[in-house]
Amino acid sequence: MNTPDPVIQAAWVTIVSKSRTLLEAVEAALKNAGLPPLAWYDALLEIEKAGPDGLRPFELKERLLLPQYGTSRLLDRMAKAELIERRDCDDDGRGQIVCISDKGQAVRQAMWPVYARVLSEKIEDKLSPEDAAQLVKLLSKL
Amino acid sequence: MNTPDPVIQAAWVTIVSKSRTLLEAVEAALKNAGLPPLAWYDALLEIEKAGPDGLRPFELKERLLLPQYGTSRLLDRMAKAELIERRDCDDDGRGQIVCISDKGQAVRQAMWPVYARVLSEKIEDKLSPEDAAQLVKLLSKL
DNA sequence: CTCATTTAGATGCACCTGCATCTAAATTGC
DNA sequence: GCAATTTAGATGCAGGTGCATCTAAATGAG
Repeated sequence: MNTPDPVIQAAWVTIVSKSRTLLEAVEAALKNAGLPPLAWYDALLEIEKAGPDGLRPFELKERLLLPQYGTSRLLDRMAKAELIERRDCDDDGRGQIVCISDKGQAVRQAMWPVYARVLSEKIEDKLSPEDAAQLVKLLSKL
Repeated sequence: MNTPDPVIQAAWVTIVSKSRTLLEAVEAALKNAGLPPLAWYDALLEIEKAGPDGLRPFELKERLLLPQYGTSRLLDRMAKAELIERRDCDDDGRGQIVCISDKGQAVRQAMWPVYARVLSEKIEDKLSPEDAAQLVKLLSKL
């Protein structure tokens, strides 16, 4: 098998290991603050952005690139924590509509400073805006 | 909370999403070929590099940055699959020595072409060596 | 030597994920 | 309109992960 060039392997290793440590830092900070995991933030943000009419689970699944069963269970957990509301969909008897609750908004807002602080410390303090732009440009080629 | 600059947020999102899709591609290719997950490759490689004298689980844990319990269970699974051998450590009655088996070497070697092909298609084909070097340089600042 | 502390590794429990499959409603083809 | 197919969403099961804790051996202080 033709082995990828060492610099390509280095790129791979670096991408994977940095993203892992960054993710762990965010998850740890959230847990430490008694807040839900990062996946909930992304979901709450999408649901909040959908506005008062909410959105369908399959739309959430597409936007977050989650598997269908993962979405179903994530919504279960968030509903149990009363961060979202699920109601039957009028247009489609199979479906439902998901909306964020007041508590859900509050929790998302509480998560942001914790989340942002990690991004600030681990990324903003280490990269100039030019570096960051360059990084996005390079990663976007993948 | 002072929100990180948008380009910093873009960098974060890009790092996380690209590493996720790359990892999923590697895992899917391995699974598709009937091979073990990526974590096993890393572990087998470290154990193989340790040579005939093997290494201690705590050393593996440090090299792979895994939690202690994760290492213990990963070794359980690999031992059950007969890819490694665990023997008691003479020097330390609490410890053990882990070595790769012939089958373990064969499996690791079978994994590499599958793994390498994904790296080749998803990274090498998309980035010049200069791009890759630049990417490593930027990510290394984090 | 003896007791307290540290270190290596295993494990019970709760929770999360992937896979396959199921139910029910919507859509399509005839 | 009706049977076949597709789509939305839920779920049983097997396995993986984090957390806390446990056992046993090594180390260290007196």
